[in-house]
Amino acid sequence: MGLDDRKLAVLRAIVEDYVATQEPVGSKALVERHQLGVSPATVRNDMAVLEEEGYIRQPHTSAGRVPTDRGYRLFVDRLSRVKPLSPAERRAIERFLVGAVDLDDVVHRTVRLLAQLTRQVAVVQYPSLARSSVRHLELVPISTTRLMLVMIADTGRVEQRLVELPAPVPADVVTDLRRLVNEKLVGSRLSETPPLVQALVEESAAHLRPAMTTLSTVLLETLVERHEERIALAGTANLTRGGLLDFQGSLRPILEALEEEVVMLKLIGEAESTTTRVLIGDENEIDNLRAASVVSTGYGPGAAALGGLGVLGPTRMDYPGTIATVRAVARYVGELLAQN
Amino acid sequence: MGLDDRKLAVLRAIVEDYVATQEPVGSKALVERHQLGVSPATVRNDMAVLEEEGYIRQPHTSAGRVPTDRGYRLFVDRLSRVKPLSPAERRAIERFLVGAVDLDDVVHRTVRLLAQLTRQVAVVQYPSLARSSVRHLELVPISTTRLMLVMIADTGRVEQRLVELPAPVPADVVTDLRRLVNEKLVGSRLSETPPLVQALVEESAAHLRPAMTTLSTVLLETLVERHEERIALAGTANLTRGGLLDFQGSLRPILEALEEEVVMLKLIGEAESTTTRVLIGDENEIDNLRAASVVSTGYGPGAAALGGLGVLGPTRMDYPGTIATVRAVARYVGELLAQN
DNA sequence: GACTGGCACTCATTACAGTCGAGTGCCAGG
DNA sequence: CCTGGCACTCGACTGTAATGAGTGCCAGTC
Repeated sequence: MGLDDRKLAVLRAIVEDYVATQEPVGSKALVERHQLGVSPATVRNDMAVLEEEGYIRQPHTSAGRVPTDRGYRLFVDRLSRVKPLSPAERRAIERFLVGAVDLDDVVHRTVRLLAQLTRQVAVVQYPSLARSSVRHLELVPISTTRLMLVMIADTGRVEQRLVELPAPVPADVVTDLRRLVNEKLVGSRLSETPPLVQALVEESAAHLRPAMTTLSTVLLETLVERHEERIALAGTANLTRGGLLDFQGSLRPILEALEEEVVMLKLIGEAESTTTRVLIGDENEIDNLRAASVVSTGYGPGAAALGGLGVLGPTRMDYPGTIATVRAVARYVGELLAQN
Repeated sequence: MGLDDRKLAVLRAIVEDYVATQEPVGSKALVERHQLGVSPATVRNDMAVLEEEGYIRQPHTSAGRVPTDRGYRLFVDRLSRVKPLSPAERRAIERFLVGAVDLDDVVHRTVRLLAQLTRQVAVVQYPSLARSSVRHLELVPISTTRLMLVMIADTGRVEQRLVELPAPVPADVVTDLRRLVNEKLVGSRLSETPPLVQALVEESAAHLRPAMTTLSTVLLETLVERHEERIALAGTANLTRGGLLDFQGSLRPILEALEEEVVMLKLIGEAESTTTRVLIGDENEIDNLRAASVVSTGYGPGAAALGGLGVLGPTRMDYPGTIATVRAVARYVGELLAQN
């Protein structure tokens, strides 16, 4: 049960070496590359214990040891210090993100930056609509029975949606509708709008009623239901690094999962605060991702998260480095968004 | 030189069998599976000629033959009839596309549909801005020195961009700006706007001048420069079908190319009309895609293309089927957009 | 009691030889 | 011009042996 300090040191060394070389690590190589101060034989005994406890395993007899998911877990929880970023990395982050002109721009730059720095697949969620407030609503007539509804959120997100009206509507009615929805909704959090929208319909004058009813449906559908959460993706090519060893030979399940926005949102979008989460292999609830690890965090101005971001890679990843990078990027993005 | 009819039939049979089985096809198997009416020996002679002419090759002595890129080219140009879609496929297309509520929605549904039907990677370009006209421009004040510029095109595309003004601007100036840009620009094709924007600056009253200058810069940047072309992608997981045989073992270059919007636009976005283009392996100008084939076409109401769409897969693909599907989907999308 | 050196053992990997068979090229004959 | 026949090629597969990295265990040492 109790693992003494040396056994933990051995585990740490195994993880580090395996991550670096991608090859099972043996007792001899271990004592050579790390200053453990004991002989290979002793290390072997420690390894036997670690294996019994389920932290490492042998791919086959007469091969070195490889960390298990459980071993990685212990490693991240107790054995690794977060690596400070190199000045070069800091500079890269700043250089990459200044000059972003737009929320879209920020998100795209961020996701590419993250993929590049971690050399893994990066995922960035747009600031969640549910946690944004309405800054402005615009109604643009497309034809007499069609409006384009454009919502601008305080986070810079802009969502649009076509509204098919039940009957033709003259221009001055559109003006009235526009004024009304803005009066009632601007400034409120999107998660709190449903009752307001309801009230809007009930209080509106008779001649506005039908149009307002349709409009309210679209409003609720588009803005409140989680449906319109968005994500950006980059770095899928990084999945092919490390030959076909990672992901047990097939990228298929990973690629499938990455394409499902819903899945990805569940994975990185549930962060309520800016704490970092690490999911290792098996711990992942999504079957397709059982061979992968995910490092994610929330980002936002202050401690409350506007959205999530993270990276996905093989369980054999540089956790300290990745965690540090993900955190740093999230912090920068948070600051950037706070300026708006 | 001259390939007689039977030699062409042999080539066709080789392509069909190889596409179906993914294995080099020999003379004996060929005569068994196709009614060629001659003996294997004769087929072998024909094969020798076809090989000499560069249409097929042997992976190694004592293996069957495999089509070359040149062989596929001949096949698509002269040997294949476009397969009519099955009723099931037609139904799938309709079912998939009705109920689309929005341009975004149409594009996303289309790209997924295309990936699913062809079982390959699908790419859909949003209707090109350059070929759209301005339907409406909206200016929303974010702060005294910041405006959100929202442009709605007649194709349903909505683009937004933040404008940082050089100095604070009162609300009535914003109203004036809004009226002016709409008066001058609504209805004109985006590719023709540059001189109009220029005129806008020159003709505007002194108190509007500085704001209008900045605004015009953003307008030109966002709307006219090709930069804001967009694409949607789906079906990357299909790249992993056919083991690692296709794409000579590494998906990396393909995935890299797929992530570069610029590259993809060049590939499928150059269609000026709704004719179908087929690029086979080598013919591709993008080095990363030398191992892949691309079937693309323009879509739009009528013969002029609003944008391009297509699929990417291994050179060993079912060309007749893929071509038919791509065309059919493009036609449906064109009709759908014409309704708006 | 903890560590170490030594040793026998396991087993993936590599190399090599041999067999098998699909598929070819060529040729003589119809 | 087509066909059947035949020798040939060469990859795929099988079996055997040698190699060596790495282990587990044990007896001895501090």
